[in-house]
Amino acid sequence: MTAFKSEFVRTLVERGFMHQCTDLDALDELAARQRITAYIGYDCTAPSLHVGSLVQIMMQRHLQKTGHQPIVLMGGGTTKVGDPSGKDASRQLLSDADIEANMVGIREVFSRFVDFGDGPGDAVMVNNDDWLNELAYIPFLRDMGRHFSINRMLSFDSVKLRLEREQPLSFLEFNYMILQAYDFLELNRRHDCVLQMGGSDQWGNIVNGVELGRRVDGAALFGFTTPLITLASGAKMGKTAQGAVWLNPDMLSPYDYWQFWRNTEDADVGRFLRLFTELPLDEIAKLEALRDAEINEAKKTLAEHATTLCHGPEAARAAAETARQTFEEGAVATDLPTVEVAEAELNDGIVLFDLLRRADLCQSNGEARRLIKGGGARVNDAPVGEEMAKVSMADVSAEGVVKLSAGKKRHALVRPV
RNA sequence: GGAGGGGUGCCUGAGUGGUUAAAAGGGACGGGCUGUAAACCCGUUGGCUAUGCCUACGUUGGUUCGAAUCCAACCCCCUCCA
Repeated sequence: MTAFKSEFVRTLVERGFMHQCTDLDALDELAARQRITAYIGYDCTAPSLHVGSLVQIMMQRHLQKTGHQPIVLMGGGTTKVGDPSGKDASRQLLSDADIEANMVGIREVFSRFVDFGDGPGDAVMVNNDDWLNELAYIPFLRDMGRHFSINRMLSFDSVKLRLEREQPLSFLEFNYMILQAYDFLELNRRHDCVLQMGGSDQWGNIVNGVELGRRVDGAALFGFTTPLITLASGAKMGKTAQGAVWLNPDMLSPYDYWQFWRNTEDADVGRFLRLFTELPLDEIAKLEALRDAEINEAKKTLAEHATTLCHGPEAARAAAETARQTFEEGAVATDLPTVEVAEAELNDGIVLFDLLRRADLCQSNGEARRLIKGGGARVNDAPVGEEMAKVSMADVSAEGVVKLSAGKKRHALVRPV
């Protein structure tokens, strides 16, 4: 491996963030010499980001920690139009207020990973709506459009694959790469930004931006992409039973976030430790070398560090403790998600499937009944196979709760009030 | 504007008058084996306090004892032509 001059590039390469780079040596050279500003664009269609963006977020964290300045670009302008690449054409357009609210949520997530501020090296968040919304079509075509050759645009994967599969590609969508390229130019002019990073699927867009900057302003810009993070089993990362793994505690509890990392596949542990924690590499190498049951220790470490980064050390410790009590002692951890139920109701007895639904372990009574029939429902860790079984005050433990389980991993408590 | 094709459950996708809550696969969930892993095997997968009832095959009407299936209008998507 080449000896890198800049801490920034070395960190990214060593930790597995690098997939492609337009000119790695020159970027390394530049980053070693001066503070650089780099941006990554994010969607703001949801009020939070999920683990799918975490690689990107970690990269910006490393950027800042190694002395450079991150720009978080929100795709407010593009979101407004509605990204046509999603298959459901009926996707509703977001209002300015929605977008604004989403940006607030995302900024909150981000502020755990990078420091925002006004000083040099402080992260800034910008919205491409600021410049895209005001574009005048004719001048834009004349100044920017001339630099894009259709022949070349057609050769980009994002376009080529669509055409080959005879799937529709709207003109709007075709223009996305131009708008994204323009973002880079604009950020270079406004913030002296010289590097755009992103997922490997963004390579085409990024390269376009780099070229546009060179052609229009003669700017030396760089592009850098991360590999697509999939699980060793080939599945896409970041989906669980409940849906996306959100980074915002309102949308996914720190306990569930911890559990997500705890359940990492063996084959992914080392890679994830490098990407999603800041443990020293030699320590990771040791953890990664663990085999069989021992690798569970590495998973706990991964969960602890990943959760600490996102939710803070307190929440990480609490999640670890809850998990330890629940899984290792089989005890009732009082920190599990809890539903309150009127004591009078419990006196009469509540049918189990109803309670499972109320505790959010199942989405409908039918699903709960199936769970019971299938043998996956437990009350205080005792399997219940009787579909019409009831839960009453007699089931309340010494701690004053009833523990419900759906399968081995999902638990909730019922507390009479 | 013209011609043709199509809209089915979480997704892909079969189904062209009745036993179709809708094949098959994927995903997801549960069980088994394990280590809260992977792989593998088995089961479940519209709702409802449920031998029944309700809702569902783009929308609204119609034909029929009976419609995802036939007819009409409308909406949307795709392909080719202009």
